Amino acid sequence: MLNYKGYNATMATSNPTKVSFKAQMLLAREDAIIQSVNRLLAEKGFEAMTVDEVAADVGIAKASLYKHFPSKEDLAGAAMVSVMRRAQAFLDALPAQASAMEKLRSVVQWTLGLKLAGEMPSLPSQNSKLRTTLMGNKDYMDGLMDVSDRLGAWIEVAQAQGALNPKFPPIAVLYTLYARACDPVLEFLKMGELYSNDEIIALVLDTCFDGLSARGR
Amino acid sequence: MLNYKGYNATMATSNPTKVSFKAQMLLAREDAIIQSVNRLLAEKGFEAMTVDEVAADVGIAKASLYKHFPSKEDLAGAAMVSVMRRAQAFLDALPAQASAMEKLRSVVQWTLGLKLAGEMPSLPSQNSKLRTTLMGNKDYMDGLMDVSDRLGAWIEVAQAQGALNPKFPPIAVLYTLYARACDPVLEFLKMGELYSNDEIIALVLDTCFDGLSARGR
DNA sequence: GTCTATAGGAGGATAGAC
DNA sequence: GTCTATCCTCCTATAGAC
Repeated sequence: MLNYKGYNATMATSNPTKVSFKAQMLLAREDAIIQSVNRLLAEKGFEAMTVDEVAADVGIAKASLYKHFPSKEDLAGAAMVSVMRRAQAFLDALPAQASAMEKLRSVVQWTLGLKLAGEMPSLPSQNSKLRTTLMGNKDYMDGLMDVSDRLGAWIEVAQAQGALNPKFPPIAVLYTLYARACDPVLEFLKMGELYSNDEIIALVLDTCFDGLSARGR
Repeated sequence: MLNYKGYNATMATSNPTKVSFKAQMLLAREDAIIQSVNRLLAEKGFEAMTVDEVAADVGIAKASLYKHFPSKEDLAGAAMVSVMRRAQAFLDALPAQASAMEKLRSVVQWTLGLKLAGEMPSLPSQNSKLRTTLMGNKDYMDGLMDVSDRLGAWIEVAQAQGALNPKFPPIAVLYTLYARACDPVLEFLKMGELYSNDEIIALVLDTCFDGLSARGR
């Protein structure tokens, strides 16, 4: 099904093949833009990324970018919607027979992998203009709510099953999981070049769920 | 003992009282600058903080700022040196009879408190110009090395004593502790207004050392 | 919708008088 | 060393031709 954005009167009066082709070209280009933005956001962060860079990376003029997205903030928003969709797809694909705790671990592992692969956009939490744009982005907010609801449900189940420590409020657990997406420990360890990506993920995953203290005893 | 920066030929030929007074005024002003920078860095981060803001906050002209510090990066560097000194003072003041593990917990607790009080400057890890300036700042690097060495020693002792999980490489533990200084979980929980500062600190401290998983069994 | 060219403005840094 | 007044670069966003 076409989304509303790509459907208009002009296209409705053209022949179906041409319409589809045009629409596909449009979406393909926007996908290319989002991919570039995503990578640049992961590499340098929102402030350091310039719109000129994005245009150059995509291979189009800056003015053309602004025909697709009205502002730099909207570019970042589109990238966030993109990762949110990927997250939703990942949640959908989790094996049904897995326990709630296993699912939570898998999600964090996926997040860390995305970050190490340089595909996790990093946004400043302070920029208010960006925050406003993001809060007004329905696609993003809907995705965020959906993901939060699903993770929240698993957190409560895992606590009821005694896998997750019940002394932590579920919201604190949720935030702690989200925070792994901006954990600088990954970069620190990567810079040291002492450990492979998989080892780094295992380390961070274990410190997150098991804690630093020795267990048992 | 006067540091080199404040000692010059003009002052050597003046009378001692006047010299001391002048020098104290100078240092007092630089302290005021650093305090402002520290607060603004904690509030908005390095990129969002403008030099105009700093000047306005201190109550002096922007050009005067640049007589004290040659660049915005050096301003941030001075703020980092300041917190590093505070950290060193905190380490010095820790009770000698405390165990290595207790000391590590105390340090993280102190860090979290500083962050919640809005006194922990937050710098981007990507800005290369800032990184270069910081790496070239001897005072900062010396302080960082000293703190890292002391924490590293405690980490090894705590592992030998079975308090800290020995499966984690000490360097990974060190980074994990440092990372608490930029953990967004604190802001998330503070924004929710459900928990007091002390409760937030306790939550983050426990997730850090005990992990999310249920213990024992 | 894509381009070239440019407006408009924020912000880091400096000149030069005192 | 402090000030006022600028300079100058960089970056977001837009105008206008095709």
